[in-house]
Amino acid sequence: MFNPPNASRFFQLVWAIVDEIPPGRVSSYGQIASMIPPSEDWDAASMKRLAARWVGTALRKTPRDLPIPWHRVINSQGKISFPAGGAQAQRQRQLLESEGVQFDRRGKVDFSMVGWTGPAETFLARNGLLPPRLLR
DNA sequence: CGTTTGACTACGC
DNA sequence: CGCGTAGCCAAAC
Repeated sequence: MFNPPNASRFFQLVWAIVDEIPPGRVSSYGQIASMIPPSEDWDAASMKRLAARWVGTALRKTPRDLPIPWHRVINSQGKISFPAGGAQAQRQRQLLESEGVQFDRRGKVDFSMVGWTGPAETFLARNGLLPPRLLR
């Protein structure tokens, strides 16, 4: 279950994780959700397919003054979750493209190319041990 | 206080 | 590959 009183804590974890995604990389709502350990407030089982939705809710409620790379989170299909063609979708796509992320004809990103592989990758990239865009 | 609405996903056609 | 739907919940109306 998802305990409302502690929603803010869940949200903060989401924001903290998203903040770790390096430029030119993307992750999905579901992936972010799976990185948050279960607790008495939310268990992986009952949130199975709903967890991702909560990650989306958390991002939607991101404070204006919290500079996290929200645009690096897309859906499991590799596509931007805002209505295609909308202002928000365009902005997100532009932000990603400015980091070198490429979209195919159908507006899809290739996770095998730019999918964030986790904290380890972030660590290596930060310490100059890994060329940001040459992994894989 | 009842309804509508999501920055989702897996699955079946 | 695209489209519809169940899942089943807190928030915003």
